[in-house]
Amino acid sequence: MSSPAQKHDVFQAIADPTRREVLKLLSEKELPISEITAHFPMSRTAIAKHLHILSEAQLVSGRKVGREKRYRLQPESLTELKQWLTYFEQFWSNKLSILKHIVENKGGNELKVVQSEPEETE
Amino acid sequence: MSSPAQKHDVFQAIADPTRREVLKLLSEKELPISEITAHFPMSRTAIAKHLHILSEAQLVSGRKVGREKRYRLQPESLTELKQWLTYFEQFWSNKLSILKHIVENKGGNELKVVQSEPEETE
DNA sequence: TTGACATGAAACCAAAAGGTTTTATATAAT
DNA sequence: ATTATATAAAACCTTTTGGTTTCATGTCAA
Repeated sequence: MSSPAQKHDVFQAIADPTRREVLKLLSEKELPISEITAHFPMSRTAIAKHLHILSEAQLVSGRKVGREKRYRLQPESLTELKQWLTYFEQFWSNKLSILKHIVENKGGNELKVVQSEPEETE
Repeated sequence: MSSPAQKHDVFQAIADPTRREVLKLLSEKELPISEITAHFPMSRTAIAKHLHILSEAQLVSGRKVGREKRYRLQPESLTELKQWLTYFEQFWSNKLSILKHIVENKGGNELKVVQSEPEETE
């Protein structure tokens, strides 16, 4: 019941630059469609469609308040993307990817991060 | 002339499931087009087009060896995606995102990861 | 109740995406 | 030299995408 073979997945949802901007907007605060539209050079209907797609991918959720519908960010679905990325990070290994590997493979462990004196980094 | 406002960016390149599979394939080893094609239910031409798109996004690179063209993964472009993701991770914070924040904001620091006794997981 | 506002939904459209088939070219093998 | 292999490139086709315009509906304000 939780995986209804949805038409739009996260990867497709974030492929469009307008939709990525919408996500960024909504990350600041919940907004009604009309206010979101004000930030873009296109019609309200177009934005509504983008919101529908983002909603299908469960990246946003909308609630009706009075006569307006307010959308908010729902970032949890981005974990799918993150996991996908994690797989490839092992191929361009750097300090961060090593850390991530340890954390993700041994999630239950206690971790201590010890920072040394800040140095001049070019 | 070096940034020709490329037609396909990383976000769009990974939107297609076939292309994501191709990337996974190439992560194991360099492969010529024909061998890649063998893994998919479509024509060689179709795969060649996907490779072209991935190449535009600089996610793969191809070199000619004899009569074949071998493609390999070029994961560096995924950093763009990673950075994008990092911004949103602050909104669904968990242990990992805290770590990442520290690492990314203080990149030059020395880091020690201390693992405790491995426990029975799952 | 009458209008203004916020949205929803449908019909339509051009361009892009994702395939195919066909034709051409370079290299390898016999 | 001839043939088989590996790819490239072009023409074509269908579906999806990203937008529009138009019309209908629900809610708030006067």
